[in-house]
Amino acid sequence: MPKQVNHQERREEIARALWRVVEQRGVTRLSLREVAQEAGMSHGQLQHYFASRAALLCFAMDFAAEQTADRVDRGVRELGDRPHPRDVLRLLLTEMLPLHADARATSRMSAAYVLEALHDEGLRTRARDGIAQGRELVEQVVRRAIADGHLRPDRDPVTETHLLLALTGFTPLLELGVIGPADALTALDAHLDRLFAPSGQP
Amino acid sequence: MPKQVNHQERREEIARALWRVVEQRGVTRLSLREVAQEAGMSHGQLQHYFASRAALLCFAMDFAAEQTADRVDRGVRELGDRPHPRDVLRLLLTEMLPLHADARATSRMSAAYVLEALHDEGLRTRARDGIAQGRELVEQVVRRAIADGHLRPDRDPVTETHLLLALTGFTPLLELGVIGPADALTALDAHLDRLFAPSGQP
DNA sequence: GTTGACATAATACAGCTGACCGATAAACCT
DNA sequence: AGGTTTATCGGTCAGCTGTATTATGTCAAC
Repeated sequence: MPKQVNHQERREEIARALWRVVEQRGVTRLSLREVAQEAGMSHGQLQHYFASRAALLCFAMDFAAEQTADRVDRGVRELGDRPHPRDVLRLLLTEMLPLHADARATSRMSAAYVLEALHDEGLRTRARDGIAQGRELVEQVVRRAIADGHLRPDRDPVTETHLLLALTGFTPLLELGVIGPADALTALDAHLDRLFAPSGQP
Repeated sequence: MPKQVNHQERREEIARALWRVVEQRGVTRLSLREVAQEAGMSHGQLQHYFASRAALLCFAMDFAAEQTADRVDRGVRELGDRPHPRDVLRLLLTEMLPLHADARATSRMSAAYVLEALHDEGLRTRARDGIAQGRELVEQVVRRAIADGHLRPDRDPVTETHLLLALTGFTPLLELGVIGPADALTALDAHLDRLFAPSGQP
């Protein structure tokens, strides 16, 4: 064969090409041939690395989630040893919203994936488990914040977690330009301010 | 000619069939032939009422927005003469979230539409204008609530409007079953409680 | 009863889709 | 050296897509 190639690397390269197709040309244009062209390889070569379209989609989605988690981890590390939970939550949400190129790519990918997952049992459980895991992580941060006295103890950690996750609802507003990034950040900060406000002063 | 047929009615019937396809079979299955089959008519007949796929999509989306607005109007009327703004906002959001069959159909339709609109200039401005109009309506309710003393005057109406709209972010969580309808309503009420809380008691 | 607008149907068409196959060549392992 | 594995490519296939065209049916008005 030609040079022994790193399969994982090649697959990630293809996944990135897929993201680019989804971001720049749209979900409707997502086909093996388009992805292959974007990745600069032949249709047949792509099929050598992914047996089916579904397999490619799954990998691209898992990779997107992984990359997002990495971005968050990197950001958290920059926050120092004992980061304030407010900063952690803010980071989590800003990395999930389409506020910069990387986040936008993975965000659109996720949206397309969810829409497909609604009618595919396999994708559905996969997507649900992934999001549920993220939900759990946020709830853990919230509970910890309560335990550490950063949040009023009468806050329900589950409800607060859900409200935080709901803020990803800015996504379509941002994508369509109904609101700008500054608006989203202002609103996000307002919510966090209120969440972390000491009792007696809303 | 044969029986004079009501064009508008027929088109709405087709649009409903399209919703059903999107809801039950998924966006990827959305084709003229599938819609025609779902509507119980021939492929050619459907083309008699919609010159192109794009025209059908636009109509189905406009009709969905219109139906949602109608549901909200009907609900507001049930709230009596001078409804509390909290109830109005709650109604608005519960009708936008996929909490019952009608809302779920239009919700999925909207999601698919937004995803397509990102890469089609025509659809894009159409979608943005529609959402911006809804945003304006919510802001008006918020401003009115402040003027009437239901909301603390130091609330920024724009930020509060954005935070309310962001609550549509529950949609994917509900659709995938990560959270249940009760969770969404609990969180929604918690947010409204906090929004309408008098100053000095968060 | 002929005309003509409208409703419905059937089919053709060019394009793209994903899955699949075979050929070729390069690199590895005995 | 010879056999095996891996990589890449090109092409075929049936199926579906949106669009376009044509044919047939239907009924009101003249």
